[in-house]
Amino acid sequence: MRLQLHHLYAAYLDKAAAATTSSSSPPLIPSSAFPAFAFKCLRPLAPKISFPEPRKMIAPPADHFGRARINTSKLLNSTVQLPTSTAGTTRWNPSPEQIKVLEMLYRGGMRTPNSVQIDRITEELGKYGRIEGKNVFYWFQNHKARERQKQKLAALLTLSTLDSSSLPAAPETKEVPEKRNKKEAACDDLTISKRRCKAPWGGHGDAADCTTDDVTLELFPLRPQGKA
Amino acid sequence: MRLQLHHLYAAYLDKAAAATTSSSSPPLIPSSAFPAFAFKCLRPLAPKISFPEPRKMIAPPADHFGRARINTSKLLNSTVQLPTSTAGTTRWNPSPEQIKVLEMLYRGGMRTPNSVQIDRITEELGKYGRIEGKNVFYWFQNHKARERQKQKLAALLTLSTLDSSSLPAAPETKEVPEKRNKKEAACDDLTISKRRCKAPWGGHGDAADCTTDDVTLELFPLRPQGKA
DNA sequence: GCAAATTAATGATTTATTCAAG
DNA sequence: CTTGAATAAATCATTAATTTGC
Repeated sequence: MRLQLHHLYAAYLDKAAAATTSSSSPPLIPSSAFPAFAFKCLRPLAPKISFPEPRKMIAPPADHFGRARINTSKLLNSTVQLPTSTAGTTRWNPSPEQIKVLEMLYRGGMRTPNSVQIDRITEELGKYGRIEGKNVFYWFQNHKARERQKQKLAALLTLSTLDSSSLPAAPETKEVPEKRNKKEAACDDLTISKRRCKAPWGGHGDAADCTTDDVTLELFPLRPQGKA
Repeated sequence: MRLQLHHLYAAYLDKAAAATTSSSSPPLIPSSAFPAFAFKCLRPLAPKISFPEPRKMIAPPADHFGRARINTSKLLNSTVQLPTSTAGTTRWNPSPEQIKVLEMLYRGGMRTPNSVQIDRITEELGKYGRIEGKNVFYWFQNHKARERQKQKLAALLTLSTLDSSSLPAAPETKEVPEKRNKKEAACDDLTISKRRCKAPWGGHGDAADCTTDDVTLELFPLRPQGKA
């Protein structure tokens, strides 16, 4: 259990999962559990400095690779097509019920749900509309960041209002409360976070490497634990 | 196709995949493609500020959650055990061959491989030792960031050496070259990156939303394309 | 010569910033 | 303008090198 679950890399597989849901042909490379598909198509990340046409975005990378070779020969074929089941609107549009539940969870203390939690939330919210785990994940990321942003701004405004009279920006009192906040941030989730995992990833399951008794973290702590 | 694949959320699923590889019981919630397992047990995030004993690292977070409740009742059971197949050491320890291949790919221009690419790389590198897609993903992230870091540092040193004589730090000439670099960063991959995806995630697959012809990106461009 | 402690390198997460869709 | 989505930066944590004491 416990699988550290880095939030990063996960997006790949969510994509993958959605794709493989329809395609019934296993990619025959289950070693690293990679469905094989997805895409590149990343954001061009406009420089924001002074580009007249932010829509261009491609700028041929100019293939400047042409030396050194390995014994990889057949790795260039797996055009995963992503048949015809995962598509629809462009991006997730949360329904009011979904937002309500998400905000409730957030106010309940949830900050960065793990896989299990996201899974459950997704399942729950799926009743109110199409949703993917990724959406839940991103929602918490964004909500957390923006709430913090709002609070910071409010604090600054309050301070500047109380302290002096109306100076727009006080360069002093940096505060940087988020730095210290990080430590707690990892634990302010609803999970118990016993101590820490010794072998969060691999683990042949020989013995409980941590103190981990998988805790059965209460995803929706809004109910005491009774049936409802 | 091409599934945007945000690198973030992906980590969850990689973990999941590794776990489900051994456990043969489907989690019965394939809606959002979430294997259901993983863990919390995150890093304690040591404050780094001024703790005399960096080895302690725990510091009980004091459970301060306890109110708010929703109508979720049965979501609290899925103790995924992670049987006994994916374990080993705590973190990935790349073999020299693996590093060699990864560096070759990096020098070949690969920066942020997508799922397909990571899948292939993982498959390839799996010949030299245990590896997961996540590891490949993180390797590129870290390598990219640290190479950039190194270059920045070198540039600063060079400038300070050339410009003045030995002043330790010049507060001027911020440079911030990485800002502009970001635009290219998204495209300097080996993938073609047509334009950008319209419906990267959901997509019922009704029609080709993008210009996507899945390109068959050459993962290991070291060989022209022949069999070898 | 070996083992424990310390340092350096780097794998893994979280947070901050940014782009773009509605 | 709001906010979902994605990446880059910063940070934490673990492992290998290296050093130090015996």
